[in-house]
Amino acid sequence: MLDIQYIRDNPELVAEKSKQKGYDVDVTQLLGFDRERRDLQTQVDQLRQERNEIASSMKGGKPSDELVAKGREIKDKLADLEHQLAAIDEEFITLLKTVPNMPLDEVPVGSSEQENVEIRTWGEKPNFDFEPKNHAQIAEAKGWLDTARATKIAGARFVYTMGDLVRLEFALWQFGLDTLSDQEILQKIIDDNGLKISAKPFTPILPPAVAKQAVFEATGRLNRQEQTYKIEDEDLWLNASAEHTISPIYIDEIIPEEELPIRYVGYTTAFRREAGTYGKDTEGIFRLHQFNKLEMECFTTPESSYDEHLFLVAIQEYLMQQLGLPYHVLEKCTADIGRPNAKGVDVEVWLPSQNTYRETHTADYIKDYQTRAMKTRLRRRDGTIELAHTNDATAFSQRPLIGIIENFQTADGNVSVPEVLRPYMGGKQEI
RNA sequence: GGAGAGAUGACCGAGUGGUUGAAGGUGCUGCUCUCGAAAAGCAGUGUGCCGGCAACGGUACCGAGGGUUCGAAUCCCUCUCUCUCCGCCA
Repeated sequence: MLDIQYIRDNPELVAEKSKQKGYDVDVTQLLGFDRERRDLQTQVDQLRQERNEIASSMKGGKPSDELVAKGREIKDKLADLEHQLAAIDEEFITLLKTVPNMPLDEVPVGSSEQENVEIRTWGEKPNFDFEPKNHAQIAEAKGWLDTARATKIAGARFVYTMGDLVRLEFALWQFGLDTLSDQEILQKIIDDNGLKISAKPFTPILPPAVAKQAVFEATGRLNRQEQTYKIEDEDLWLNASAEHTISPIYIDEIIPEEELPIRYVGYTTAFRREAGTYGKDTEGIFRLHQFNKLEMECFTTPESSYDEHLFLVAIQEYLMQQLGLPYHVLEKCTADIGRPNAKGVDVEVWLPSQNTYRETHTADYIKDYQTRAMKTRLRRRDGTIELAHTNDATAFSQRPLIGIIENFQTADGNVSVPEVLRPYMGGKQEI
């Protein structure tokens, strides 16, 4: 959620910036609810004060008929006002939640992902002296993927992954975990990018793959029917990213400042309905209802969250560089960063078969938009309390495997294994 | 899944329906004492919301949500979670 005080102070700006992100927010109505809510709150508090004064004047004695009658009158009035307050409050919160996070001024204004801005490219696109295949062709030929049988079992957009591709996937997770646990590597990335943050390593974490609805809503990430699977007869939704079950870990908690930053690298299987993508990316493992992902999630002080975001992007690039995959980095425009984001960056890998870059990583700069709803706060050394900031970013999804297969394919239909992954592949150079 | 017990502040732990936001202890902070530390003594130490420049005032919160009552941490109902025993299971 956005800070209501900020909205009160900057109503036009909020409307304007919301529009840039593609949200039409009725700020006037929101502020109307806000005023009404506060008026009612004041009245309710005053009545409660009267009630408490009468009650405490009893001190064990029996109240007079007169006082009982007065108390009863207050009770009735109070019940009425409390109901009004609850109703207004609900409308207020519902509307407040629709207000997106404010994009930073540096975020390019745009109306679709077409207007994302390329800020860096890295690596050499491969030149093949043969006709390159796409990853699905190679993987099916190798027996690494069985889409037909998976469809029989679970339907479209599910797949059996088998053989060396499974080993390659586990190698990717292991490489990611090792890198993010290595303080020296993290320190070097921080220094190379001129960041002023701690090099505290990431703690590996395996979160639940489901969350209660209220928790999911607090993360600002529940897209309901469109994108998320609900478990029938349970108050549970399947996570569509480890971020959904890691970011709310400190819900209702106050974290001592000295414990920050808290960095997690979490692995889960993620589930997405992928509504509205029928006919897109139907081959191979590019877009599945079920996929695996290694995700970074950080809790920081407000003053260090921006550098933390840049740090996460730098880590993503480091990981891609270690694999040797050509990529570019996009600064996402206002229309593409998503409701909770103040800024967002995508890393996209070069795919020879599509002759274009495709998304492998995303990094979200959230500020306090999630923690306000989750009530995740930090306690300063002097005792003052304020909202913590969250940042999340992909470490690895399965998509870099596509990049590896396509960019490192050989004329005879094999794939050469990136050097950094070989130790996890029993030393195999080619699969 | 069946039976029983329970859920109070950072932690432990009291709490007869009416000055209980909550005793007592621990921890933490400050001060006194000390060359210093320990010990001891004194004082302070929850969070949200509303109002206020602030000091501060009001209000809510004793797992969550409803209810009874003039008045609920205390009584009733529902739910969630934890523990013990049985069953089942990787």
